[in-house]
This record gives sequence, C-alpha cells and structure tokens, in this order.
Amino acid sequence: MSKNLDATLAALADPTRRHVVELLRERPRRAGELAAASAMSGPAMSRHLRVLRASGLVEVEFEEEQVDHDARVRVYRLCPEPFVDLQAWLDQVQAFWSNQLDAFKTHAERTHEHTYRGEDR
Amino acid sequence: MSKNLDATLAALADPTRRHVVELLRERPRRAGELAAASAMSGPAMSRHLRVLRASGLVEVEFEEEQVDHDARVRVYRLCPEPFVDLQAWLDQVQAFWSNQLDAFKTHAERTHEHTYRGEDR
DNA sequence: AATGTCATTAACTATTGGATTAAATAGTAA
DNA sequence: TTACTATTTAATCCAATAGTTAATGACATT
Repeated sequence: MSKNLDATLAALADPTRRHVVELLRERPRRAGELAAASAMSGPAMSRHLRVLRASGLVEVEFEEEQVDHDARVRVYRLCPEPFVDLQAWLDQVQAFWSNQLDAFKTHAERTHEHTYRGEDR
Repeated sequence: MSKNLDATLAALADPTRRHVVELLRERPRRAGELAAASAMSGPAMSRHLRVLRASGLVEVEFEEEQVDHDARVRVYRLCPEPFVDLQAWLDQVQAFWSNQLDAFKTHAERTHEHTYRGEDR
C-alpha cells in the first residue's frame, strides 16, 4: 500500500545495509566507521548509505554545533518511521492470520504430503 | 542474523510479489488467478511465485484429494514462518528504539535544521 | 485420438544493482 | 601553501532480475 514500503524493503533486502542498520541500532556512527566495520570500500558504503537515506531509514548529520566539530565527517543515525510503516504492513498481513492458520491446519491434516515448498530450501 | 531474512526481504521488495501476498492474505488462490489479478503474463507470475516459494513465503498445493479436483491447477497459500522471523528482526531493531528516540529528540531540539534526509523524498 | 487448458520452463532482451578505481569536494593541519 | 583526511560522485564492469514469446508437460474435454 504505502509507496515507500518499496524503498524500505529494497533497502533492507541487502545484507550489507541490514548490517549497517544493526550497527546504527546501537548508536549513530560516522560513514568511515561503517565502511570499516563492513570491510568495504568507502565509495561502496557511500552508495549503500545513499540508498538508506533515500528510503528514509537513516539520516545524516554534519558535525557542526559540536565542541570538537570536524566538518568533514558525516554521522548517520537510524530513523524510526520506515520501521514503523513496515511493522504496520506486517500487522495488516497477519491480521488475517488466525483464519489462514486454521484453514492451513485443517487442510494439512488431510493432504500434508502433497504440499510442495519449492526446490531450494 | 537469520540467513533467510535475506530471501524474505528480497522477495517482499518487489511490488508485484507484495501484491500477491496481499491477495493470498485473504485466501489461497490459483496461479492463473494471481496472474490475471496482477495483469501479468503467466510465465512472469510463475517466476515471481518461484521466488516466493524459495523464500518460504508461500507454498503450493495440488488439487488432488478434492471433490472436483483438476490436477493441472496449482493453489498457492501463504506461510506464516518468514513473516514471524521478519517481525522478530524488527522487534530486535526496535528494542533499541527508546534510547535512540530520546537521543534523537534531544539532538533535534538543538540542531534540527542541519539534518539532511537525502535528495529524493 | 485430437484439441484446448493450466502452469511451468527455455531462450532471449532490457534494466537494475553492487563493486571497483579514479577523480572531485571540502576541510584539517603542517 | 602544501599535504593529508573524510566523504561523495563519476565512469565502468559484471552479475542478477524481470519481462516477453515460444515451447513443453500434464491433464481435461469432446
């Protein structure tokens, strides 16, 4: 439904970017710190951060207004909104879950062995 | 963390596949029905369904054991597990949220106008 | 048996995505 | 000013993804 869910999920679909999220979950960090922590070149990380920015999952802050400010560094921090939106979508999907689960269980009792879950898992 | 989160998020990142999920959320449906509902060719939908299958988000069922069974049709239904896993990951990220939010608000009061959220939103 | 239907796979094309190196931008420090 | 640091952008390459039409497999219908 939400148009932005697309960008959010696309951003989170990449393991590197999820790792960044997990790092930022603890505290805001500098771009270079994130690159180093992910054993990744600066430019590569920069592109990932651009994607995360565009999706609204993170925001950047310049170090101005700080006691020992260095205007070169960019500090990234997590933004809550997209996560909340994703939660909302998941809740909406799972709102139908109880009946689905009932139907599933009822069915599974009858024809469980004909269920096919794909070739690769 | 979970290796499968990758496949789950990659699968859900596509709008067509999310649409399928939203359709299946109501009830199980046949492959052809999903293709028609998404105004998409059969083969294209088939590929999407393969991705959804591989990620464990859906499973297929043959129509055997049914009163008016037609062995050609495949009925797809939603699987709960990956959604639960995703919920768990989100919860884990948001467990750190209260402090983050506090820090964010405190900071925002001081330097809100220097915050930059990306060029395209 | 012959023809039509449901769904998937194959083969091909176009687009997107991530990684790299090199260059640019902006700022610090000697 | 000159050299060094932090980060982003540019140019390029390769791999992965999504769509199309045509072909195939398996079954249904007459």
